[in-house]
Amino acid sequence: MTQVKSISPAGCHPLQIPCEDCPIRYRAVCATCEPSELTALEGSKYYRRYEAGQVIGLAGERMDFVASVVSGVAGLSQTMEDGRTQMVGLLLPSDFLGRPGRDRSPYDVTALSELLLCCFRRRPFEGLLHSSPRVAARLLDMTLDELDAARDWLLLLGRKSAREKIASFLTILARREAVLRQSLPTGGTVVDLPLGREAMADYLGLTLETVSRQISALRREGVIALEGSRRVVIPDFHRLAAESGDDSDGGLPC
Amino acid sequence: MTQVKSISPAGCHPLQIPCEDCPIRYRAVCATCEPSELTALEGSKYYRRYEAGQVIGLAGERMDFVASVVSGVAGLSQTMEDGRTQMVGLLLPSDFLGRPGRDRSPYDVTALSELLLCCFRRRPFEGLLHSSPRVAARLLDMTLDELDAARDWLLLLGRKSAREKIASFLTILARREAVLRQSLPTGGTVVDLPLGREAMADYLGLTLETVSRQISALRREGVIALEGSRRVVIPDFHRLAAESGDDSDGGLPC
DNA sequence: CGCGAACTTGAATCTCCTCAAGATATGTGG
DNA sequence: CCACATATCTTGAGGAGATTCAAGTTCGCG
Repeated sequence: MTQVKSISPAGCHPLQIPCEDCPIRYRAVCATCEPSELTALEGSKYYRRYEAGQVIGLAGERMDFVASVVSGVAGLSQTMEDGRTQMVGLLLPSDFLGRPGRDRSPYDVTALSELLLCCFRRRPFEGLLHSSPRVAARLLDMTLDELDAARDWLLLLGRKSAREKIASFLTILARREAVLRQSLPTGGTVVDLPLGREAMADYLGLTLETVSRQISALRREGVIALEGSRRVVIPDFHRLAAESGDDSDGGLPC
Repeated sequence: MTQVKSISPAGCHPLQIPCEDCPIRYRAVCATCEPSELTALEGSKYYRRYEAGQVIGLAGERMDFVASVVSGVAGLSQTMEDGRTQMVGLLLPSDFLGRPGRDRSPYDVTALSELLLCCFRRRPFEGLLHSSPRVAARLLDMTLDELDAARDWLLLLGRKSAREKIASFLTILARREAVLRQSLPTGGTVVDLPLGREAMADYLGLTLETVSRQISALRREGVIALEGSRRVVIPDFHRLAAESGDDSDGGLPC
């Protein structure tokens, strides 16, 4: 519910950020665009803003645009008839939303925090995909990264204990935090949870009670500290990482 | 261990199938190739055969080729230090193996049955990917399909009961069987399991005992019948599908 | 200050896992 | 061709971890 307001003046007008000033200019699908391609995008892009909890699209509905997440967090989720829900994707700034070639999403798409999307109408974007191998290659690479992330998630859901799931999740958030601020996740990292307990449970394949209990347990043992229920302090990153069940340092140096 | 021998003469020589005769010609990454592109592939491709259980590559190792599965089944899996294993991908005929742009797989790759791969050396293939938007587009599409499949698997691992997991798995195999033989999966479908109980357990996030127990339970209740431990007969497809937890018919007509 | 939402904690239950034994295939050498 | 050895699969009993149901507690907002 609470999340970065960062970019873009408060209660604002049809906003239009020049691509050069865009915070995700070099990480999003447009990262490898040449000036000419960027001009094409610049002309057809438009922004949408959502509040935390707002539905962006339901499974099976038409989605007439694709988009990059500029700021905030979006979630993809699947729901069974009896109500069981599993989140199957977490879209952070620079991630791509939507599937070129299909005009309806098989998943529910929800804004998990205040969210700003940089949208492209489907047709023009698919045109660009055909005319510009550079963009197509970038999208393929991003999709392959997402596939790898989904596969890591399969291990988490299939084999990890509740405690390991929580530790893994916090570890990932801490890493991302560290990458953003260009520092190593070592002493006293602070992580703001972008999800409430229930959304975390949906993401981790747990119940919200189990999430709460495991977070409490980690706190009791001093692995983490809490400032309110949404802010986590990590005094010793390696201690937390060791609880995640992943091998050693998991990719980051140090 | 037992699996189709189908294509390619028995104890055979460095084999080379002309692309036009290839059983996966119109489903693999080369599906949309023009004659000229096909010629390029034809020249640089080569075949590799593996026996059931054989390791194709371990996590972190170099893989100097990418490939299409021609026949048989391959598995991608991740293993934790303490030995817990989760299969994160199941590659069936026409599926693509390997990641352009990365020369080492983050997963263990294993032949789950006798397996025939149509291999391309990495460099030439990446060249083709740059020079031929057609192939790049096809690969993007296949990757997006795999991502969707992985996301469906997240729901299975995160939220389904052991019984539902087994039913889901059998349902999927029955559908694939039906697609191959161009018929609807209705009465008396027969499915040969490409995986043993342990591999199924690794795929479904269960133990092999639980897999065995749930299969026995479905058999006792008449939802399925067994011919040996590897062959499953499905007298009423809808009854099985109803046990999977997925909504109604799950996409196929009828 | 008080209300509702979000979060925490407790107790009982249930599903799946672990450990252990037995049964059924599979294949090999005598 | 049979007997034995091995791998695979099945079944059982007991236990651990997560869920369910049910109160409490804290936090944020009007």
